[in-house]
Amino acid sequence: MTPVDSTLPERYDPQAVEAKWQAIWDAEEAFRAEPISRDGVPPSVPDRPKAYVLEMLPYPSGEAHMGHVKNYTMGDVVAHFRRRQGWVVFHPMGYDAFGLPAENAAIRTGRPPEEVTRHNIARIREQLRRLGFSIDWQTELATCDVGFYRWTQWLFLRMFEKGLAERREAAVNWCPVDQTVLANEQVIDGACERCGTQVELRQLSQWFLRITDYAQRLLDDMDTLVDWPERVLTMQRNWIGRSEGARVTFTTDDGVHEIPVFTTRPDTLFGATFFLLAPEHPLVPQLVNGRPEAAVVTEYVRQAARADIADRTATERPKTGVFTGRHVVNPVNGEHIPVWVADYVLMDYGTGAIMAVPAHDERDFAFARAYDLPVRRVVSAPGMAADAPVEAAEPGEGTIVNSGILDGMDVAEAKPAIATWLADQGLGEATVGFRLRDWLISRQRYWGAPIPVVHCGACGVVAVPDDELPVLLPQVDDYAPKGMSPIAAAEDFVATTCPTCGGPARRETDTMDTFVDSSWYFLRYTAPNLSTAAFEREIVDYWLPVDQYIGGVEHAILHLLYARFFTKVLYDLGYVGFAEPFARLFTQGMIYYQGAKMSKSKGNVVAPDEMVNRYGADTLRLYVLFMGPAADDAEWSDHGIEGQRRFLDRVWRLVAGQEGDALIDRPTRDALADEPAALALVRKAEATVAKVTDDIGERFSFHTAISAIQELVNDATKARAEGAVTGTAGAHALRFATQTVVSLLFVFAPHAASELWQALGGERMWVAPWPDVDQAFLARESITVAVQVNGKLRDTLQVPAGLSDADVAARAKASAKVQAVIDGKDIRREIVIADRLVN
RNA sequence: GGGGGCGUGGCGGAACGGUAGACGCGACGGUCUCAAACACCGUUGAGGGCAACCUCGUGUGGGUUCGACUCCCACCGCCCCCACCA
Repeated sequence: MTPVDSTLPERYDPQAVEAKWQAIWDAEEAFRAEPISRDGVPPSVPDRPKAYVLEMLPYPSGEAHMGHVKNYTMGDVVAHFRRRQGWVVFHPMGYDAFGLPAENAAIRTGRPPEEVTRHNIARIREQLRRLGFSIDWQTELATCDVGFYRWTQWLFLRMFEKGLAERREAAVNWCPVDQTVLANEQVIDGACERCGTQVELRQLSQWFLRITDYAQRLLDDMDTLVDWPERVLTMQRNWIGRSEGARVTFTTDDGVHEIPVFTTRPDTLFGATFFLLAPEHPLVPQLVNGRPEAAVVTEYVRQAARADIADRTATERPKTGVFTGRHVVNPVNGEHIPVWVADYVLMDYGTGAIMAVPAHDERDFAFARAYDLPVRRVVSAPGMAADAPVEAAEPGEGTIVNSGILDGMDVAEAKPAIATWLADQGLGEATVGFRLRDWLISRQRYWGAPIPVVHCGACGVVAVPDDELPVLLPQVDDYAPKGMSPIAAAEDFVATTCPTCGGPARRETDTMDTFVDSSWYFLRYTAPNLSTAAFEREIVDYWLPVDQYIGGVEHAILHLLYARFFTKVLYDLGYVGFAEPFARLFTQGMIYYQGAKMSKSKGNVVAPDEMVNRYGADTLRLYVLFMGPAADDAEWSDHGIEGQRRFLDRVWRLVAGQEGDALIDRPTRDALADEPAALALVRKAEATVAKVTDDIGERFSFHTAISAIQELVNDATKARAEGAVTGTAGAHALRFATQTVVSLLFVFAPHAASELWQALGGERMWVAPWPDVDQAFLARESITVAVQVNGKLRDTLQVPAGLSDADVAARAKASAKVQAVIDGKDIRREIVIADRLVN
């Protein structure tokens, strides 16, 4: 520790102060967390509460932006706060380092992606350090580290063993210019995010993780996530999209093919007047083979395949389809209904085939109108005749009609009744459909973790044995995608031998989606350098689940759902003892500037570095949290940040003149008995501690916490300027209030507060206990009571604390202002809220 | 089409059924300065009054309550997520 020098420079110079304290924190490893398995050494588990405080790791695309600053500042406030409350805090940092942007930069500049990425990481790390975050830098990792992706591959193999990772053919997004598949999130309005080309659907063999196997549990376990924003839970529920219905099997009229459909309206089965297949449905070619309709149907299927995705899925698009010439038999009534192919039927939801009930489904109704197909009412709204014509689809409630055994039931009764009947006849069953799709993790890209399998002519797809991991990403010269991953061109890499039979084999050349990396990185932080396992059960079980996770709401679905899925798989495999990774989640709002999201292309970026240079890191940290509620979007204000710098200057001036060699204790109430101004100031300090503690710990309301500290500074400054706090007792109260300001301010502005704390005679601010509240000071002997008449404020009274309700009411009635209003009128009712008001 | 959220001064926002507008920005006035900028001090919801004070005010209209920015219903206006999901 540097020797105590309690003279404070006259002017606050953030650059000097920040450099000084950052160096001290580094030298002392101030924010190193135990227990971490750094070298496989067993940890000692402290007998204190723990807090794993985690912010979503940055994607190192270049520079840290204001969103990062806000995100990491929030996490840092929580980390400091819990640390000073005596909790064991773990606050790590890493980089989501694989992925497209680095690869694109490589293609553009000719520099290898690894080099680009390492350069960007160094840059972001420097920025994070300049902002003074209390990160345990010993656990820093990048997902592109061999020591990390080796274990990503290991996790993939565990899923492969369990059948949760599988290779199968599917329709995927394909960019014809970039010659690669794209993730859904890389398709913007049907176009490739890189080149703007309209994306096509292609049938390709791809690797999927069977997240759909976990759909129900992902839904059920949400009930335990009580500390997640309702909005995020709702989004996940909608994304998983559970719907109850029935699977019903239709049969072609020649009896050859059985075609199951999924429907949420089995009660309308008798209203099915035609049958639809998705263009990609595998039976389509067989059904039309050799028929006169074959040419037309084949052409329609080809057009559908070529149509870009945005177009094909546009709701307002007119319904189109072609008749196959074939019929299927409706199992409930034996009717033969025509089979059409229509592109509004999606292959990857349900079974890719539907029964069409035009009377009670808007889309089917539109299709029936377009092609002049029959419409039959099977649900009748109250008061409506069973044969009333259907003018528009009626998807609502009503009584079942024209439906044999179901007639007379209402919709809710008919659903289970028909399901039971179908099950008895062996024609179907009640079932549940999910909107959630399996997770396509294949990427025909270079910069990702290679999928650790080989393809053997004799043995098929074979896992790379654990002891041969990692499958290292090979060096290549050309990163441009050519329809296959660039690593396919590395013959040394591709040519290998089969681990099972020893014969010649070829390596898989797809790499993994980067969301795989971010689905488990929070586990690896607990053992960042461990070379014998991905992590150690004892350690992850100590730290996890994450106590506070913070990040952007844009990850509400994908990342958060994938990470939950991974955790459940690991739980089932016995590698971890918890089924949910993030106990408490906070999603922050975005920062806008000049009315738009900050972006380089719009040229409306406010660079964090520039703000640190101009105002200091502490000012920037204060401002990003002061802008408004942390969960809300906020507009950056060039003037607003100046206000926070003025605030720190004001705190600096408040401390100046009060330097000393030692901190002081809270004054006693007796000592302040005859000093009302001093007493009021100490009271304010206590109230501020109470509010700031609640705002940070319970409410995640940082802007009001900062406001509260500002109020205390204003009160203290004013009391001193007015000479209200003179003499021993007054000076004592002022210094106590000042000390409290610095102590609370620390979590937001750690550098300045550390410096000021030292000037006041304190030592390591970051381990100083969080101030407690002396309730005795919050209790008051005199209280301001509001007096209302008919709900309107008429007067305020000073009354002694603990005065009986009747006495308070009597005093209220005696008030001249109240008399003026109630004069001559009867008082019907008196309401007295203790210590609050009289009505 | 389905789901979720939000409407408070000139602006960001505070008030978790009990004195609406804390805190900050901006604006205005003052001090400092030859001057300006900075900084500091003060005023700042609207209308009225010389005043102390009074009246009106939380998108609109109803309701519950002694009392509603807050709870309930309807409407208007914005924002976000999902979307031919059968």
